Amino acid sequence: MLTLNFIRENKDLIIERLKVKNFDAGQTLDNIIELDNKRRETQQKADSLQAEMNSISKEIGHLFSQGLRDEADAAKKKTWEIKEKIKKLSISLTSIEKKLNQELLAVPNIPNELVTPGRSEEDNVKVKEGGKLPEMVNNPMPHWELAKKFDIIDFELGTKLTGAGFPVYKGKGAKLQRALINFFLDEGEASGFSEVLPPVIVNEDSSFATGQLPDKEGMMYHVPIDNYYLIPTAEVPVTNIYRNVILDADRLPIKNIAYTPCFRREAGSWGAHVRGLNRLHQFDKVEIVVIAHPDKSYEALDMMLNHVEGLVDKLDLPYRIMRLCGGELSFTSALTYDFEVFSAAQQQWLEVSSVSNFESFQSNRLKCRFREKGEKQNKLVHTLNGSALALPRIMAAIIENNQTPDGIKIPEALVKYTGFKSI
RNA sequence: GGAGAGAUGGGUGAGUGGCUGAAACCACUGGUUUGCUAAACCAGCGUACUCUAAAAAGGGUACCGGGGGUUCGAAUCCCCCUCUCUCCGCCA
Repeated sequence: MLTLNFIRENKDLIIERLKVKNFDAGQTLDNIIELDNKRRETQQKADSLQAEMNSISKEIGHLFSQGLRDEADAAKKKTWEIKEKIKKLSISLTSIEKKLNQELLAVPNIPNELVTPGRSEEDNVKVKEGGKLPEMVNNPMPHWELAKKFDIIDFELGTKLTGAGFPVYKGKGAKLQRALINFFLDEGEASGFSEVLPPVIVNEDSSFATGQLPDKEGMMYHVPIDNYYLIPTAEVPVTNIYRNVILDADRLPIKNIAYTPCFRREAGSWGAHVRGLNRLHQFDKVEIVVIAHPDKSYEALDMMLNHVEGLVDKLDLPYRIMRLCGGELSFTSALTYDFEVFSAAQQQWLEVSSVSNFESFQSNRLKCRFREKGEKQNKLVHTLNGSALALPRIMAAIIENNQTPDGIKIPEALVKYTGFKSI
């Protein structure tokens, strides 16, 4: 969420910038400022009464120690009324703060200047295209047919074990999956990311801090008996490492990489266009997370884009990089680039990575700050994250684009990980 | 799962109702001393909200795992929860 100070000082700017996200913030910001004024007023009153209470209490202590019981009892009587007032004020303060917080949570992050207005996918801006479209065999098969033909992914078996969207990878398919994970992690390490292997189930606090709760509750699997949530992305546990933490400035940027399975309920988003690996309830992903100095976060974003581009490049996949328009940009993001690879048999672009700078929007909620040498005030860090990469669609593209009359050719860069050159 | 012990500032750790936002030590930062290093000595050293000033400085309030309660007053007493440690049970 945006900070109160920023909202107080930049109301008009925020309203203007949020138009790009098709969000009308006027009313909400007015409410926020009004509630904040009330909050300050109420708190001031309560604080000064409390100060009075504290000094009377001290006095009573002294009176008692001098054995002046009657005077002490008289002083006690004085406190009753003040106490009552404080109680009332603190009740209303709590309710003001609750409302204020709700309003604050309703304001999206303001988009970076590069973000253009727009409503849908068509309005995204292509900033780069790379790789070569593959030469296809006649009548290319989509990956779900190839998966069946070579018995490397079994969707029906997954349905038996769990349900739709939980495929079973078999034989060389399983090995290819494992190869991709290791490839992505090794490449990340080479780019200076340090690996973490976090839990894939998190508590409520973590889900709130990265913003999955309360608004996106339906997207996560919930374990009611312990009130835990299955992570929809490694962003949740990895970013939460830095919840409530004050970092020394010289530790920045922090670059983490993590492989985890991801779990998404995807309620209501099923349809004919999501066959095969295109959308799953459980999938593997390697995620990169960067905690950056505010002045350097766009540098970090570029670094992440370069890293992801290197991955699709090495896998010989045709790709394009899209800058999301205002309407497509997520609630928390200031700037997002999507990587899409072309899936030759399906004749469509598949999103395989989304790299975003959240600036201080996420860190404010997360309370992740840093201390600059010589400065007193702690400041919020900038957080960024991106997939590097999400496995299923990469797998789909590799399988489809590299199909030959005899089988499926494994990209050169992966061979040392798979141990075989074709399926 | 059962029984017991515990949770205090960056760390160790004192503190069982007012003189404690919190001793002491260590770490850290600045200074003095010094040819350099080390040592010694002095000083500083939490977070959030808020007020005055709006740079610097100062004041108020809250925070001793989390939440609630008793009291004029709670780190300290009571209740609930969470976590850690030890023992027992179970187990990959």
